[in-house]
Amino acid sequence: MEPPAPQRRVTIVDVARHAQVSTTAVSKVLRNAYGASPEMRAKVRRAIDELGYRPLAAARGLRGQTYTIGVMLPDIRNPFFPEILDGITGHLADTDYQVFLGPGGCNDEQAEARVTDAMIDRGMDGIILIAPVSSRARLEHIASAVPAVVVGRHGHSAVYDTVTDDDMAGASLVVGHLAGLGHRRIAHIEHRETDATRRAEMPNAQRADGYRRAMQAIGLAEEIDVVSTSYTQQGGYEGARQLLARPRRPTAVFAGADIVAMGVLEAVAEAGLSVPGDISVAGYDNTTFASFGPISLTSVDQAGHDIGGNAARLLLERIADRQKTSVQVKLSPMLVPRRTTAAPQA
Amino acid sequence: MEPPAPQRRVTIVDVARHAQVSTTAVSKVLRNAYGASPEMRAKVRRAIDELGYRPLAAARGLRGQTYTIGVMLPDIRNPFFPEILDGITGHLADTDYQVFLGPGGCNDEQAEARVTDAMIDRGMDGIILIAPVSSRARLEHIASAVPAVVVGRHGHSAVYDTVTDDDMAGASLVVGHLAGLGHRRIAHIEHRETDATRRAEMPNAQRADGYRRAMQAIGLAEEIDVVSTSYTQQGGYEGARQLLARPRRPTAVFAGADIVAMGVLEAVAEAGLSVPGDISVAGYDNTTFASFGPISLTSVDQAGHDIGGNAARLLLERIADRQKTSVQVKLSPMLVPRRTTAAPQA
DNA sequence: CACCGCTTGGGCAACGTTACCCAAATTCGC
DNA sequence: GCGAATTTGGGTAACGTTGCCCAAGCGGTG
Repeated sequence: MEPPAPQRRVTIVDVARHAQVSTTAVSKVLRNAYGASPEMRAKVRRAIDELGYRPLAAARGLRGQTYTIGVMLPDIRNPFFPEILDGITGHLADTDYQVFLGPGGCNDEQAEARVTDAMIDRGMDGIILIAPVSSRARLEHIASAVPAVVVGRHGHSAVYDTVTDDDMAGASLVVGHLAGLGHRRIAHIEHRETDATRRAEMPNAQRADGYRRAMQAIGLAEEIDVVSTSYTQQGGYEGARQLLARPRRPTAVFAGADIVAMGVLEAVAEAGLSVPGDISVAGYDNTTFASFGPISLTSVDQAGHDIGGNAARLLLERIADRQKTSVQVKLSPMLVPRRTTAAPQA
Repeated sequence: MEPPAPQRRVTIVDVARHAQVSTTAVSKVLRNAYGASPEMRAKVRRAIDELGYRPLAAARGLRGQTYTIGVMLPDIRNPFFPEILDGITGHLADTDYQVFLGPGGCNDEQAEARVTDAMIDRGMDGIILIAPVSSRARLEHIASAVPAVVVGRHGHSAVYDTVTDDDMAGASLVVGHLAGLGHRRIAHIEHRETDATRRAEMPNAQRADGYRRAMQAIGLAEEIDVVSTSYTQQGGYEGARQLLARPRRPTAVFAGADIVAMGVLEAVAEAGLSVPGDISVAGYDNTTFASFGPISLTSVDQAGHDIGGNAARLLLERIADRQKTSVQVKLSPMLVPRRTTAAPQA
């Protein structure tokens, strides 16, 4: 018993035959290339529709373009990334490009390499790296193989463009907000960073620096108090425990990320203290759950959609001209005050 | 001024020349195919490493395989999907396959079609569709073009495998839990479904059915109370407002999804009622935020990791044998009681 | 009328890989 | 020690698309 005809895919040759033209002509129509009359175009398009033809990306890839753009996400769980992604897909919606996401395995440098290599192997036309943890050299290596845009790294490179949030300014907003409410003992929980280059480029480090500068700027240098853990719920919990054990307890905690703030809230509740009564808490990223009623976390909103849109725009520009000089876009964040911050108790 | 040599990619021919063997031999080594001696393998591998050669997926695709698997996610925001994804990538980690995610644009049938078509055009070796909203016919169409596994649809098809959570049982767990605490007036908020086929296949409908059956089974048929909105925060908020306006207010609300429960909590707080004192609330999916301290939502945990693992396994089996009879896997969910449910007030 | 430039269409050779074949060398069975 | 079977390696023709080139036709110009 035979399988019922393995049904070959319709190719450009079938279309050409059906429309009684050459394959070259069909190819020209597909790519909106020069050298095809309106009548020709119409005829070919009709044949394409009648046969339900779709160009095979692999074959196109062998000749150059795949019409595919890769986006590397280090961690799909981070609720901030979808915003960026929407910005990207929105900008690319009416182009011929299709976006695929590469799951970068939670901040793991090796997993990142695997995914980016896979994207290059698949001949993707360009890639967007979101908050990569890879080394500088590695990023430049990638960018030399394929047009690339890096999101969320402050370093400046000649071969790739960058789009970032102004984390320094964001931290400043938080400190300003808390100080404005009357707080003086404002502590910060940061993500520990050991590597020197990354210290300069990663957003977490910028937030910590921004915190320090802002504290100094408003005359609270004496009160600077930074705990180094990690940007996880656990990290927030541990950081808060340390802060709560201080002889002079801080009256406000600026957590470097919303997820960290979740851990802080837990530790605070466990210590029998109330928020914002006994202690104010602010996060960063304005993730979806920050707005949930029972949480209602004061946070900093990065213009995720704009970040994504700009990244896509720059990538298209770079695909069009690989030699163009690199661009750095820095967008301004916004403070979203909610119910976890209030004036300190008298 | 010349650009500094456009650096051609290393190809299989370069490797063959460098190792002084034929391209066929190199290809055999790459694919672990039959017909290459151990010495040959060693020699070729050395050459590969020395040149840093990586096979071009596009060229492979033209000959059949791309070693790429596509996963369609209808909504990256849904915090339940990462679990599934981990299960998939975990299962595929030590194979040669690479996973790429297609962003399916929030429950939009057309966007889904665009992504799945794109995957087929790119010659992907297999695709996993997570909670697709597309019609039955469309799913079968896809599955006839490429090996496919559908996750989160209860329908049975001959051409694709399915992996689902036993939503009926999950709903039963919630009702049982609440009834066990002493509740009788247990209401449910469901996602409105108009299409008939989907009513039978979609998890949301199964949860609603499971709720009804469970209520009947324990003699609470009289108390069945279902509000139809949507699986969104807004839907939960509106649903809860309706329920709270009832002359006999329910003492417990079973929300069809965690995000719905968030809306419920908000409406309840707004009405000046307390949880679980005045009203108990349960969700479904056990998403990350359900466990956050200030929320602590009773929910149902689907074995996301197992779902993903099974989906990947079935897909590999189907890739190996496209004619094999289809399989349906149904996994059992687990109740996770937290602080939003308690005995009703006397 | 010779010449030029432009438009329209097609022929052909890649692109990098693998499936299918065949040839030579080696081992096995008796 | 001879034919048969098995192992090992290579030659070659696709796979579907596009970039480069060329040819024919056409209108305008000097």
